[in-house]
Amino acid sequence: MPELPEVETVRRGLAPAMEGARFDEVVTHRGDLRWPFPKDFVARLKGQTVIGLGRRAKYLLADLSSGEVLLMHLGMSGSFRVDRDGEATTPGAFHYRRSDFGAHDHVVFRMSSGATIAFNDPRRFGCMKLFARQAIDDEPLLRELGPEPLGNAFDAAMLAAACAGKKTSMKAALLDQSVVAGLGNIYVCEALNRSRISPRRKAATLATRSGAPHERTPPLVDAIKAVLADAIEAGGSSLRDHRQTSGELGYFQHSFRVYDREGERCPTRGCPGAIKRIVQSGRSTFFCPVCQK
DNA sequence: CCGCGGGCCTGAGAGC
DNA sequence: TGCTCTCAGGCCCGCG
Repeated sequence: MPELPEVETVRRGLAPAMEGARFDEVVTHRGDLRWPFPKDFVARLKGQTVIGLGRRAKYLLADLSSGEVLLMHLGMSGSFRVDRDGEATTPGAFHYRRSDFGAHDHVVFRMSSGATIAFNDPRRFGCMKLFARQAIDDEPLLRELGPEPLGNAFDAAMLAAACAGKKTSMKAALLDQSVVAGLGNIYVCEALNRSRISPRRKAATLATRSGAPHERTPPLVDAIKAVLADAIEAGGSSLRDHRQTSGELGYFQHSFRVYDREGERCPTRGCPGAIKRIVQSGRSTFFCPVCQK
């Protein structure tokens, strides 16, 4: 479900409730999300203080006072809800009752900040994992990730080098988290339309024969950075179920140029084309066949 | 090594 | 109303 802008929105919502706060209570409502929880998952969290809450690609990373990192991923359908009221406002009065929480509230944190945080994930493609901060460079889920698209390391030279020689399409290359980390189906479609590049174009064409960036590459990099920044500013995109942790909806979905807009006019200035939907590696791609070349 | 397709899950919505 | 079918913002794994 969530891509980088939605995860960043969630991070900003969780940070005030988690940073500097201790896990007073941790409840798992079933033994697994994507994978089984380790037996000592709850014990390793309880009593720990969150030093800081960061993000890498689509992963949330909470630094704990124990020296461990709590990694959290939302998968396709995950969301967090923060409740600052209710019985959590009475210190020591927290008693977990299953009826307090909805279906698919799989993990609940009661923080010393007074906030109750529930992780909800109907499809359970999300995950949580603990590992030692010192071993973060060896963490398999993070090790192969490409650069952050909003960071300085992501530029035309880097993207051209990563795509040089790739047999696959632009669409697939940009979805590949080892090329650039954090894009998903929506923002790849949006960035390609903004930069007028066809999703079917070969990724290798972003580099010239010498390996330098093709002239189309810098505008693509700019479009990726711009669409992500715009979406973060809008609080992410709310399709179906994504909400900010406060329950508010993000509103970037109103700014989609192509995603889920099959048949509508291409928004590119002066372009007479209509948005088309095709399937690439099993996923919907929305683009304008007229202006995206 | 690379690229693709299947699989993991549940729920919403369309069509009959 | 209710059934069946398709599709969904992600990512891992096995196959060729």
